[in-house]
Amino acid sequence: MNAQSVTTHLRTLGHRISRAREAIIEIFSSTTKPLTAIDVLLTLEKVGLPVNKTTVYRELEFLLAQHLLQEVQIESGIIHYESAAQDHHHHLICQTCKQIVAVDPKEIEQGIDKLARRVRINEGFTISDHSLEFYGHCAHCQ
Amino acid sequence: MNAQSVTTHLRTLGHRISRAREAIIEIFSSTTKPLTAIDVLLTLEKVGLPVNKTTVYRELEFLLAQHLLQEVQIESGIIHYESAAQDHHHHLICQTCKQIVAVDPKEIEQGIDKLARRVRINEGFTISDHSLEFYGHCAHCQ
DNA sequence: GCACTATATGCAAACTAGTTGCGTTTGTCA
DNA sequence: TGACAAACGCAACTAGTTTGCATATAGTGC
Repeated sequence: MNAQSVTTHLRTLGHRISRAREAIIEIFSSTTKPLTAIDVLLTLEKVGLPVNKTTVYRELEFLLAQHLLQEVQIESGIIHYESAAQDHHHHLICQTCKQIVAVDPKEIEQGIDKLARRVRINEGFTISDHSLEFYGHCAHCQ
Repeated sequence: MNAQSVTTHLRTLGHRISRAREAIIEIFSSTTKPLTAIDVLLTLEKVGLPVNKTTVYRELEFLLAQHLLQEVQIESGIIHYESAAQDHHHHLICQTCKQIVAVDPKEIEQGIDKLARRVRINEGFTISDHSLEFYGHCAHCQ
């Protein structure tokens, strides 16, 4: 997710590029970590661009609708977002410091797809997506 | 999770078996579906044993601490609980009607363990658990 | 069966994440 | 530079969950 190309893309679709929107796009293009609305709010404050929480929630919803962000199902109770431009991947979540790291799942993906096919047959489900998270402790917190 | 043996176990640990506690244990031992606090509250009402929501939340916390229930990471925003006595498994979530079905993952588990080992080496993470959910549409909602 | 006491419960209020309505500001284009 | 719709801020609201405190009750000993 390149901030420059994203803003150009949005502009061609007729959307405005406000300072808040630009900053939020910049935040997500400079990290692969899943962020919450609160994370974004605090980051904007730190950067000297304080914004109302309503604006943050609406902007995340907007970027989601534009398929520039995607929701991540992680820790219960709080919605996390990450750039949608990343390759499909999974997460590694430290149960102590709560840091989240992306994992490239190439080798396992095939196995998941195989299971998904079998499940579809057995249960009558059509599977369109999946999420896989690993919980444990990072090098620091062991 | 056998309701009878659970209550006996709790009694030997010095915990009381109130009617609410007994009913909640009974609910979880008679289903494999992950339930929310609200689900439990409504079920208790239906059964003719209305209980305050605070009690439900405290009871779920208690059973979690006793390792008789476990949290399930599913749809964002609401905590789901299920019996901890079930074999390790994953979930199938219908994006339309929100119903949740358990999936026995035998064949895929090996692949996940393999990935987990590699990840541990690469990132310095120690992995103690994982969650895998499939999203799609059930036979009814297709 | 009765009294005692700590555990479990109910109620009300608070808290957190997220949402909505509405009036105001501002980015973009002519 | 002015017009106007998109984006914004504010305040109030909702849902899920938590907390403090006073009350009820399960389990123990008499």
